[in-house]
Amino acid sequence: MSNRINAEKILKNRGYKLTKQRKVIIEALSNRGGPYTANEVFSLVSNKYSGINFSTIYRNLELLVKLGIVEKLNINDECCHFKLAGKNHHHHIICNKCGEIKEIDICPFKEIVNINKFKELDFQPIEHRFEIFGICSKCRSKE
Amino acid sequence: MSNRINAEKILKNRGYKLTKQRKVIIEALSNRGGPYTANEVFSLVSNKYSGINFSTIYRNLELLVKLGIVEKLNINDECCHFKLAGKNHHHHIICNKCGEIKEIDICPFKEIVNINKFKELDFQPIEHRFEIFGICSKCRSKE
DNA sequence: ATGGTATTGCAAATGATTTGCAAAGACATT
DNA sequence: AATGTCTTTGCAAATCATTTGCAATACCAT
Ligand SMILES: [Mn+2]
Ligand SMILES: [Mn+2]
Ligand SMILES: [Zn+2]
Ligand SMILES: [Zn+2]
Repeated sequence: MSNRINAEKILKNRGYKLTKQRKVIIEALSNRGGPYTANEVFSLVSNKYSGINFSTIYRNLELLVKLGIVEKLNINDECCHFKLAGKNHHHHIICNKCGEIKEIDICPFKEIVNINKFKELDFQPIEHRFEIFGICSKCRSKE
Repeated sequence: MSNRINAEKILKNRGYKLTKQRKVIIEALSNRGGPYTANEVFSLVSNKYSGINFSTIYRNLELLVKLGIVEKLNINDECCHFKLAGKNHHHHIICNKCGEIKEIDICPFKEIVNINKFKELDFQPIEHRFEIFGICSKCRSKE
């Protein structure tokens, strides 16, 4: 089942209406890699549905996050990024030159939890984030 | 040498003036754990120097970050947190209940870099972030 | 096709952070 | 200690991302 169909099914199952706006937002995110800022989502979506409003974009991105369809990233202190939620747990590498944000399926978490130093904290972990900033291979080869 | 004295020395060495405002900001951050939002820094500082302006707080926090004296954290999408820069590399655990942000000196980075899967990315790392969200021991014992 | 409810568009509010500018302050020099 | 220069501050307004109230509209079950 495609990401798009799956997302639409979740909306319906949970009693949300399948509006044209929601469809184009989901379509935009499904077709492309992302992540995108709300601004970028607005631009992408405006191609298919000119006249859509920014608050609709925001309201629906947050809804999709709540439903687990979309992932919200805090990469920097400017604004959030949104992308279709990956099926599997992952982290990100972010290029300081071109800004590209890419998934990596390497996760250090399991090992950390088993370290005694961590156990001593008596901290009950719920989520974690791990991001690496640097220069991507494309940008390196340009230099 | 105390954190405060050290920070003041760096300012002077780099040709920045040691204003009363800078002194109280540095003092506020040096005496307490942090991290603090700009708002919180403003409150702390206002005790010692009522009449200080928000833009002064922001301008100086950014200056101190630039000089490496202060560390700026992007914990959530609301606002940034600032704290005196630790001498050693570290990461954070953040309590979802009480909001406390605590340093941990556990870092998974060295191991990650040596994994073949990472090497294949051909990505040149510069910085990284690792944060664990959950429930701290204090909050757990309250339940 | 109709009606009830969720959703949208719009415009205004919010909250964090930034900026231009004139006045005040720091500090090297006399 | 007084002077002059260059920084820095306070203030008020701007900016930018995001949120919100409300009346008009669009879904979709019936
Ligand atoms: Mn790149
Ligand atoms: Mn806690
Ligand atoms: Zn992980
Ligand atoms: Zn590390």
